[in-house]
Amino acid sequence: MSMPTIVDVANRAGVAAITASRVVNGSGPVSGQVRARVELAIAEIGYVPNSVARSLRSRRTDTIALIVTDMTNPFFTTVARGVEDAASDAGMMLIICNTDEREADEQRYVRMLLQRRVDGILLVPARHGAAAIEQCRLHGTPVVVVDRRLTRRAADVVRGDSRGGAIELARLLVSLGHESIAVLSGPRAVSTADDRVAGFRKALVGAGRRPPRVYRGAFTIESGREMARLAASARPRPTALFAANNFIAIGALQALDEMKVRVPGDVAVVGFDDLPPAMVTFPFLTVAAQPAHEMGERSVTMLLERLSLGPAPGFREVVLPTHLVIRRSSGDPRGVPPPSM
Amino acid sequence: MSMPTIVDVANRAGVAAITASRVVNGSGPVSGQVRARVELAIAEIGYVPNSVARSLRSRRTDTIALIVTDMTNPFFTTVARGVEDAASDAGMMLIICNTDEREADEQRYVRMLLQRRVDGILLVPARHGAAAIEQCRLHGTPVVVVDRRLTRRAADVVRGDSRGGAIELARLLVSLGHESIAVLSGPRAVSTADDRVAGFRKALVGAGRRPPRVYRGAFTIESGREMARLAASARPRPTALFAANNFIAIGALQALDEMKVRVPGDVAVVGFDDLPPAMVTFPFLTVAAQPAHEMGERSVTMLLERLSLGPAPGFREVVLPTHLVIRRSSGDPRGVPPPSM
DNA sequence: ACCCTGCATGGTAGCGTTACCACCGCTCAC
DNA sequence: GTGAGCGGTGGTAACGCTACCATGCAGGGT
Repeated sequence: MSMPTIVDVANRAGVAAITASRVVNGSGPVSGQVRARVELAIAEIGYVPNSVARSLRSRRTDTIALIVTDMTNPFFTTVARGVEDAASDAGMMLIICNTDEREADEQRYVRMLLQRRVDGILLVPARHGAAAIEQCRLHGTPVVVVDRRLTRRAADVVRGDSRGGAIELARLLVSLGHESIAVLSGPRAVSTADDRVAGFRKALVGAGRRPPRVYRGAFTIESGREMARLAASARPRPTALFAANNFIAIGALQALDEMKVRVPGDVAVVGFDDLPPAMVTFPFLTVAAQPAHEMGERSVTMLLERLSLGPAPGFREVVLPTHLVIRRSSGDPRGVPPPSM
Repeated sequence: MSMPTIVDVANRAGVAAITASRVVNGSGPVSGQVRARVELAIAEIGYVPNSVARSLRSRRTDTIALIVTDMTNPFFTTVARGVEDAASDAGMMLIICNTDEREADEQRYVRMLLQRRVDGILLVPARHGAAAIEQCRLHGTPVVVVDRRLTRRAADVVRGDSRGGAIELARLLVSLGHESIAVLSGPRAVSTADDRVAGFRKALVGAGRRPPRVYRGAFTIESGREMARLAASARPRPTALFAANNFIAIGALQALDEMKVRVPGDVAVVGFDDLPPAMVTFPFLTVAAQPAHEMGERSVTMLLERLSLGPAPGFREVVLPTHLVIRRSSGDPRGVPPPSM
């Protein structure tokens, strides 16, 4: 009555367990006759292979994990969707974990995942991720860091071109004639925040403009509101704002609305990371959009390569280009030269 | 050099494997002295328990799965987040699968999950889900159906009160004086679509209004656009639209905008399922919001109860109330009596 | 003295699968 | 004719862990 095993299948088909195993997995030569008998037996007793036992023996779980800071952030949702699509194509299942930017949770999850012997881990590190990556290294489990850069080259990385996207946005604002610009940025020591600020400043200064005033906060709506309130209260008021991610942009727009500051009439706003069309009623915000779905897919590709390559000679880094999406929040683009280069 | 096992720990601590196991799992009485020796040994050799072997022996994987139609839909994202939070609290990990509303993928995923011996499955069925649920029943793996009702009582269910929410929206529109109303609905045979249409119609008719014109489509933006175009072209044009989910509402608003039909000036619009505040720049749409995060948490609770209860006497159903969020899209609420009741 | 209970510990036997090696018989090259 | 090669099959031994049962010994009730 209890769950049938491969031995039950083998007995019923009159063959050895290993032969039945070969039929189930297509892992060896089996004659057509025997194959048919085994398949019949499988159907008759309703055999469902036990991956747990298989994994114990074969040392592969065909499972990968994705650790993100918050899966309700639409950017990470889309990354996760790309990961799931690619994993599914490769016959792998996906475990998802949320750290809420807490390193303690990050390490707790890594520990659990290593116990489960996942084949590999995709990590969006809460901060530098060093401890988590080191745990995985000790254990021999490959890691691909997603979305964020590492200070030390300790793992493969797949991320967007934060610097390049920020440069494009800066050039757009310059071409629109803005002189006084503020940046609403994310936490220090998170590479995406740092790179966006650095690229933006460099492009402004390179175009002969004054460096921007930079506000530092978190990648949250609330922080976006606060920074926007500060920026919009400064005198003289900046004529343009650059929000370093989607949540900051949303918070900024909300705060400006409450302050009766019109966008783009009084202040132009540009952001980083698009909101998926499925989630926004009226596209409004000009952004440097990252290819989130592709980022997920590429992360899996890289992880799978690492799995077949073995511990490997040096780490690789893939940087995906952003692309500029010009909408109304940046102001009227009539007569504006194409921003790319 | 290869990965240390519990036997290595036991040898180093001078105890039997089973004793070391008891220390690791806190699963039996162990003296303070022995515990200390074992813990020291664990730290010294860097032992990481192997959950795969543990699962093979104990027949529990401490893993559950969530099968959704699309994790990029913000409603399901939020449900998933609730699931992950509750699972994490219970020490369980979460596998996520996307079916894109395809039953074939649903069954494929269920098969893979049963092979992996997940402890339980949370299923948002693509349609009626009968085949998937039957597979799980045969295998003895508990299932909780999330968000959608079943025609046959074949599993536990956690869902929102689609009917009640639709009734509230209908009463709101009636109280605002609307006479001619159209419904932009989802696919037939999906309970959420059916219940919303039925509840809405019943409430309208009960208030002495004409029954609404009902358009049937899919739960997608594109379908929302098409249905809205049709509805807004009808003569006389309805004065209010009810969109049966968030994507339909977004599509409808986009189409109306393109047709230069003003909302709420020319047409009032109400929807089902809120967009998380994190994803919308300016809250605009009046909706019956479902407690998506709580729905995820309750699903896990119910699954865990089912796990401890065993195969169980009859199935349970939890219906979570919606709540009305009145914003600008439904028109000026001044002088409008409170919509509840 | 006796047994009973309860704590602390250990031995053994799997859980269900596949890696590894072995074997048989057949064909084919030389 | 002999040996190499290969398709087809099986036996055995793990993989790392814990369920189950057994053991030894202390304390306390009768």
